Amino acid sequence: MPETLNSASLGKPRVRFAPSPTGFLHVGSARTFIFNWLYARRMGGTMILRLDDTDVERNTDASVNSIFEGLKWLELDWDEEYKQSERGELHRRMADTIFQKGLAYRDFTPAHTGDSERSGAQGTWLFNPGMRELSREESDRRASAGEPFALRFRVPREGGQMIRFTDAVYGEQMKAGADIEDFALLRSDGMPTYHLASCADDADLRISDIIRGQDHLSNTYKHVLLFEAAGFTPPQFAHLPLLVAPDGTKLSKRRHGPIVSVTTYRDAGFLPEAFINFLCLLGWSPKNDREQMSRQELIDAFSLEGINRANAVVNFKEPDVGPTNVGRALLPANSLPEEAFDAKAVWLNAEHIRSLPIEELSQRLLPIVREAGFNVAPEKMLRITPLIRERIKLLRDVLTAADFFFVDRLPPYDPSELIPQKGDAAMAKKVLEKARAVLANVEFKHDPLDQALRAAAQEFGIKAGQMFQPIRVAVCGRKNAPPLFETLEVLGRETTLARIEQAISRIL
RNA sequence: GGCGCUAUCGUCUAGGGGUUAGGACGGAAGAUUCUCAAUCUUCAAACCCGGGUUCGAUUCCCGGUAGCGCUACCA
Repeated sequence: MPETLNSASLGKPRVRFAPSPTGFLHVGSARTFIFNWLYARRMGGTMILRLDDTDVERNTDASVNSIFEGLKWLELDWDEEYKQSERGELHRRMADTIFQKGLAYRDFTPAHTGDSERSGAQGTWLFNPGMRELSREESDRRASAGEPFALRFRVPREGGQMIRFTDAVYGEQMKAGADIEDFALLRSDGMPTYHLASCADDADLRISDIIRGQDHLSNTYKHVLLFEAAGFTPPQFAHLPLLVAPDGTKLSKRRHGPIVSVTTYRDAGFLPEAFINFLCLLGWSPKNDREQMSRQELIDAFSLEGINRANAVVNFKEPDVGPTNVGRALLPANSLPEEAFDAKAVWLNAEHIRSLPIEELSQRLLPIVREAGFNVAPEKMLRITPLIRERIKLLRDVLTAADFFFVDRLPPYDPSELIPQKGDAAMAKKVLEKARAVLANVEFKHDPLDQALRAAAQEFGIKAGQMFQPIRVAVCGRKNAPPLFETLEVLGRETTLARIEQAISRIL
């Protein structure tokens, strides 16, 4: 009696994310994990992490670390974990089962090094007739003589047989067996291939739903064949549209650089929940115009029906060697400018930042500030946070938005900035001297500061803005900054007066 | 080359035999404001092409085109 994978009796789905550790965790993989995870959490199922490390040549520990690092940042968890390389016995057993049923055969053709020599005259290689028809006796004889061979699946290609399956996203799929090549199960060194290992593990782990990239859609026919040959009912499949670069090509580190690596987003100051939110909106829609969603809201809204079929562009800017922007010096050397990221990701991040409670945002900001070398007390950070919350899009923007709160002495700025609109140096000086006098006595709280400074403006017969700008530049070192009174309040009298003093001396 | 998948504003998408084809990001303009941001208002911006089917197709069917995927003893 065939074992059932998607046994309805259990009800709870079992899904897996099965990356091959041959590179860093990239955004497409992360999204695949997220969709699996969302589905598992939504349905009360089980999330499995399986490292598909059968390609010993290309696997690296660095890659495994990158995957864990990325998932850790995203605060994504899983219930079971496996390493494919430790399950070789299971894979070989499945290969043997299939071979014993006569559904696979040994191919003694030496592994090819060139690319086209085995391609048939028609262009597509499907199988080696000589090997496929080799008698079992002959095959056994050569095998026991120690001749190396690859084990190939004997794809049913006669009689116009069709292979079919239903994809939860792409619907009914079918393909003629005659169009599928006799793919390898075992390499000549005895190692299982991806197809074999993957199916053997999916069967053994009782995976109920395989949610993966659409690049596997046409591999699925092979997998269906494999499951059935081994006596299993194939699981449910759901293929995800691919994430592609603005030029339409698939994301790759070679071509597109760090922008495709998950850790780049972490280092740029994305909130994990915002990044997840962004990824979810690529190729999936809750269909109710919702955009900003929390982790829980995503879980509640997720369904396979909402998955789109067309590839989605991650609309990042190709790295260019344009002029560096202001404040860049404070950022880590290898970090990307904000404009490099998909604008929607940045916007979503800003939205998530704005909806974070001040206390929490402050806590997330503090390590970044500290790492940049500023020793700021948590209490001070808590007072600064509300002043910049609406002004930062990425967490690291705290370094450029609130820099003047952190430093003891302001870095040099252009003194002409001190001159107010429709004013001159004399006005700037007058304003600053007045401010020095007023601020020496007024209570450093919003309202008293507001009243005192406005009164001073009135006394001079100038606009409030003309009064405030010189002061703002004097204390912040630039024109664009948080509201003045709140800023002064946090900065305190001592720092404020020192900076105004400095400004006065510079304006001459 | 073969096989397959896909096609709505620049981008992410909703929709669907009859709609002013909706939302969001980004862009533009304006309002507000002590600057910047945030916020609010407004504007520009799309159904790949050609045939069918139909009273009527952006929607359904076929073809084309384009993009992508698979076509390895990679995954």
